Amino acid sequence: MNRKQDDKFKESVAKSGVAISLKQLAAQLELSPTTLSLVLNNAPSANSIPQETKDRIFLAAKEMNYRPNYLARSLRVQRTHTLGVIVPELSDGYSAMVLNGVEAVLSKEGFFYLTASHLHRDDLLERLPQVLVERQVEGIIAVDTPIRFEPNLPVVNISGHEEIEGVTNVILNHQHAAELGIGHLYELGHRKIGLLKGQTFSSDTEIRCDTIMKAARKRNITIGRKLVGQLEGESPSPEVGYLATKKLIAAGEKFTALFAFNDVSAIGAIRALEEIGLKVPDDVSVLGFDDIYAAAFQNPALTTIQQPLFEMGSLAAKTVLDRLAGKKNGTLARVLNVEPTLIIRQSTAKVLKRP
Amino acid sequence: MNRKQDDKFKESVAKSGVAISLKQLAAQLELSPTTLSLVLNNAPSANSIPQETKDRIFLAAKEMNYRPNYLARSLRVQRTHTLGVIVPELSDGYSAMVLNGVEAVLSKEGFFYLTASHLHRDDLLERLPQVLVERQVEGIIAVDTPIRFEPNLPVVNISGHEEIEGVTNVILNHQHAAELGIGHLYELGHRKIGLLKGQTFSSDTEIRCDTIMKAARKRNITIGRKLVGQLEGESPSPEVGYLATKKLIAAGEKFTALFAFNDVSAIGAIRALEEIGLKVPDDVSVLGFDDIYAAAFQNPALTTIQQPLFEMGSLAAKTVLDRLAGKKNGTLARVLNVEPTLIIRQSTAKVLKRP
DNA sequence: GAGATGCAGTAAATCGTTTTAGTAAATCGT
DNA sequence: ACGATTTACTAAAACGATTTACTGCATCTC
Repeated sequence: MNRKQDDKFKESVAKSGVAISLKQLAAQLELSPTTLSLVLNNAPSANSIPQETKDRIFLAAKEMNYRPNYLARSLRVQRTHTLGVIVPELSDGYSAMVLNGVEAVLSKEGFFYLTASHLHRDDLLERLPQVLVERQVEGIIAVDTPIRFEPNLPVVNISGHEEIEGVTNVILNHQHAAELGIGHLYELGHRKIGLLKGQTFSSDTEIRCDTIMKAARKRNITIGRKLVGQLEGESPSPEVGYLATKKLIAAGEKFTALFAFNDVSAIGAIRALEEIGLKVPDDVSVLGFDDIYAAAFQNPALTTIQQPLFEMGSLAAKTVLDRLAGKKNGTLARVLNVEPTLIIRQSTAKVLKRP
Repeated sequence: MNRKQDDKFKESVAKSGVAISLKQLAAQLELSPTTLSLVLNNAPSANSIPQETKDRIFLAAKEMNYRPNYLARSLRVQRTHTLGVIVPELSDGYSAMVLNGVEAVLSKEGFFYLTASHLHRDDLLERLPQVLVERQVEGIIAVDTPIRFEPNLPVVNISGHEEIEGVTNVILNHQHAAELGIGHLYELGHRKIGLLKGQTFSSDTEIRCDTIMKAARKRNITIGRKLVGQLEGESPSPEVGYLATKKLIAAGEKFTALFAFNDVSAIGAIRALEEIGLKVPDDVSVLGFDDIYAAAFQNPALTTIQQPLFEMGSLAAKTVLDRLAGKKNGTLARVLNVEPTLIIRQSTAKVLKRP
């Protein structure tokens, strides 16, 4: 009878879907919460407890579908196994690839992450880190985001270029990237090269432009002011590349190749060029940057400088986790470099000798 | 002297970056934590406290950079202001757009969300909801994900088709979508229409195929077995569309138009078609589905059936929040419909009369 | 048979808040 | 001048876990 009632109670609790607490489970078993906690987390001090009791506990926990309350646990042990991830915006392809890498590492380690988009807004750049800290994240991964806060916890900035105490920057070897890109165009015979410069809010804008200029100059190519287009506006669509290229064309200086800030803008650029009757790559070669998924399946398929975005995400996540684990391996790395790869497809070709 | 020491202490605490607790702050002010809590949350019962004291508290809180510990608060008030979002995978463009909509709504309401990818793995489909619940999420938004758990909390499934007690499905008006697509192709004169069917794990696969078939039959068009290609594999790249189209072509039955499962596969399809010398849209029209960012900037720009992905995300988020707020407005909606839009671009054209 | 050791647990503090139910002193009403 | 009300606060419980420091009791050792 007692047994029957017991079972009935268990069943009703399990079915009800209401979460059961350790205390309630302990009451059911007529044991103390302490004992259950010790056993369920198999703490060393639980080895004086006979297997029979342990089994009873495990069984009951399973039957009643006991799940420890993460809030309570986290509060007590002062660990949340949660990171914060700050991105400019989600839908641009770039962030999503990076997040994918972040998640691959975190999920393996039982970590979760809270995502927040700053949309390039100053107020959010200040506030988001604060609320994430308030929510007890153990570290922050920023993607292409200026750091406007005191980093009192491990922070890794992907494509960050500010040197800040306590912040590790994951950055592409830009010099190499520029060499690959300009080198490729040079070998194809291009001497008049246009450039689409990134939006001012993008952290890679300056260095990418500078390294490209330098790589060009090394080959006696100068990219004059009239050959530099400027991406403008917040939209993550190729339209900004389209508009910038229109302006560039309007500036009047001819070019046989265009080095775009990224793939998205390269796609827009191709559209703008073809609209005025210029064929890519026959009349103008277009070189992208990033190698987002869509790049390979553009028409023409984009030649591009690949950034290992997934890797950058996973590297960032690993770095934060390592710092949390106290693995210092020497001193804290300020910069982690990743290498670009030139992916040659159909949007670049040898320059035509005009008769 | 006392004053000076005080300031020094405050300063050192603020600088140290170590979070300060309510208790410590209270000790500083020689008040009880209760008072501070009441004032800081301006509870009604705090109106007996003189403004002067309140100011002292606010000032100190600001000076010492006090931030309430969200864990502790959540534990106490039994609200986490956090949702769980389960997606198949992050990098496919589709999820990212939906997430964007989700975030737009949530951030406005002070909610955050934990993202988890199930990668179409059965074990994760079962486990992820559990760990999210363990982490005390207040609701779950699933994107194109089969529900394998008891929904003991508000669940909204985007593009879900299973009728499950307690789950609201946000679904596209597929019949309308099929009508728009087939209608468009029909008007252009197409009578031999091929179809790329989605992967079996995609929840829209069946219904999209069925409604398209039906819409076709209504116009006396039958899409025979040899005109149906099947997307295979997990990759979110256009390659699956490319491969499926290759097979479809190999099957030997001619078609003048191809209705792809989504934009990504349409992009792959175009590549496959052009590879064997068929021009899009001159020889074959290709119709996409979703209208991801890249669609407009393909070459040729994709004609596609637009799903309002951002809206679907924000609608899902709103729905969960409404359910949490107890707004029932009648009974719980099982299904929320959103409407597709036909976006005509350059990948479809009138069928050519062959001489 | 006294002390040590092992066994099978438990009580109580703790994490950092919120919230209920007060209390002591001052002021007010009559 | 006495109780009622207001003012300005506070003590303690609660949320649900973990963890430290015990407590009996039985057995073993010498």
